[in-house]
Amino acid sequence: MYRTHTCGELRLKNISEQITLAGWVQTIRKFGAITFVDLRDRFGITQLLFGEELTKELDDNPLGREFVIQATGIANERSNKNPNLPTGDIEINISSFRILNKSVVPPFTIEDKTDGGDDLRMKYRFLDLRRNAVKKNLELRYAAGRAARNYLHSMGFMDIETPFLIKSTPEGARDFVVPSRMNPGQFYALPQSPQTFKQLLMVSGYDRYYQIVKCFRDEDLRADRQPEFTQIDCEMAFVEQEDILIMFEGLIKYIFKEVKNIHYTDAVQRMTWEDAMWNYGNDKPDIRFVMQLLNLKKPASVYTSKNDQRELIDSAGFKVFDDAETVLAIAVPGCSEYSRKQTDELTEWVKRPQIGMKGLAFIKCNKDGTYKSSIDKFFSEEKLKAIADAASAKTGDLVLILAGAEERTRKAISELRLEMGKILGLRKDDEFRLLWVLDFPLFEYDEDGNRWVARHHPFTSPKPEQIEIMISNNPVIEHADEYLQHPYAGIKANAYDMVLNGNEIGGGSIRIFQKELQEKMFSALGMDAAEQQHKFGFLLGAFEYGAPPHGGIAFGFDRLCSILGGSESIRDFIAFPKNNSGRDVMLDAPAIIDDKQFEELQLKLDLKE
RNA sequence: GGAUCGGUAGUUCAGUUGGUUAGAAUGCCGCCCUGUCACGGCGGAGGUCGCGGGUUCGAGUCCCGUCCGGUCCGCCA
Repeated sequence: MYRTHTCGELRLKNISEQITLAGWVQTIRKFGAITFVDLRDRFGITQLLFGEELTKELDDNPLGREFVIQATGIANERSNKNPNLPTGDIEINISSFRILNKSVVPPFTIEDKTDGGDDLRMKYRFLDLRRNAVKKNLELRYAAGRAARNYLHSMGFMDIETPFLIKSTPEGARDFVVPSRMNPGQFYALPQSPQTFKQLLMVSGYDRYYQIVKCFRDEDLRADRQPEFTQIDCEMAFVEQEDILIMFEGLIKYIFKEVKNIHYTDAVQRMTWEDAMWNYGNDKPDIRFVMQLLNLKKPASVYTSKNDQRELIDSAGFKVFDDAETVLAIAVPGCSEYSRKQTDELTEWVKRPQIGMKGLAFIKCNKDGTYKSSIDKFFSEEKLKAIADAASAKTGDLVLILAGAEERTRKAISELRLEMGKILGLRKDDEFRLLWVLDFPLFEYDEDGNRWVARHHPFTSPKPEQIEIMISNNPVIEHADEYLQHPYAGIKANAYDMVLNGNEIGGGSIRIFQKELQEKMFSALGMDAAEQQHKFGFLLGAFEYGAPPHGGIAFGFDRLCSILGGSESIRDFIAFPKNNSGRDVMLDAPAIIDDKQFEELQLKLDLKE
């Protein structure tokens, strides 16, 4: 028997018991005749006391950091207790010990605040995982996964595995491909999501399916994006959008409760995509703070129902605003006393290539009731006041204004809003605000191909009342510059995203379940009948055999965990993550394969330039 | 595909206008220490300044290229 207890469980009640522990040497503190060793395992740290004789024995048998040892002795109450340690009231007075395995000196310290950099930590991930900070993240992930399973099980969902070796259907993201030895020259693809399988399961009658499942996308990475990632993937039959929203805000609330002990009792706020874009410049607004956008010019796009404030800036003779497609403002609370240096810094910030604006205009709503701005030359104080009022600015606020091409400006002001929220401390890690974004456009215009692409995916159904628009209109775009006038541009999807603190954590839709509508959708995306049959014949075929109405959702599990853990990066919530070039630096993967493997696959490597 | 920041001791970093022997902290090694838990004290070892080329009397420092890593844009149905 290697141990009687773990290193995390001993308390005062265990005093005088004979104990055997096994674990890793965290630290060694020698005091001449006695030695303290902190012994660590997954469950905690327990202090071992080596008396005079055993300390002498250490001279012949020295211990080092990360040695694996086994030690036996009596649990004693400490004379000096350590209140920072759950086991801090006791120590084990060792009578014997055994080195089970030595360790070379680790390249970084195995402590909460390690001295190791990210690169090194990833290379020695097996050591990094010993650190409490990383362990806590994985424990959070396990708790979240467990909560998801418990909730979904209690709601009658069934976990069904779907295959990883499937067929490539290059719609949307790039597929990872796997050569087939038994079918030379042919390739499997790894699933970007189990989308079609879960729909087929609905056709098969396995109503209420879920899976916590790996998905694979061969696209460029970010701090919050990995080539293989995990989804909580769900699908239900005989549901409308409302059923899904209720079911899955329940899931997230349950995870909050189980993982963070947060009782999210408020109803989850809902917002149309158009309102999100109009008021926040973004389809995943962070609603922990307001700071909504003021549109000073009516944009030439899809926000058809919206009014603008053009009269406020028209005929001022300010060329920058006059020439701009879009002029957008936000009122930043309490910043009217920003210095020249501070406004200059903000200007530099919006000029960075990632933001890409040419400049930044501002209006200071001074505490004495006056208005001072960077565009005084063109605007009277009354005009400035009118703009500030329209932006809901109060005395003491700072109005920031960006002007330029619509998409870029909208994106820039949205980023600026988030940045100001961060600077003002309005984006607190421990505050969680959920939001449903609804009524996305069904189609997006693809400039390169002059065609429609599915904004969500091609299995998403249009709003029922708009199906007719889709059926009765030709998808062909005659005039590229007038695509917004095409009937398809106005079709809304039966789709929904769940947003948490400005992050998309999940998205889904009510699916198409009629063969004819699905075919119409495929052809709207530019697939002819033969291509439809080749790529999705199995699905169209299945729809002929009694497909029920159905819909579902998928949550990005890694990202959800990182937000719950208050981290920007998902890598520390994945046991063995890849770097932003898609490499596993520990394995040094991907790598070239043997000649023998090429031979078996009947493939020859011939890299292009 | 593009932009940008970084690479100096085992590790995290500093290194002035280009100028003598490249520093600190931590880790490591040795000695001392019976109540520490970020133990303490004394001493010591430890460097191809990512790699290649160039400018210069002289390069960690300037220039070009390249590799590696971080962040972002494009991309991510």
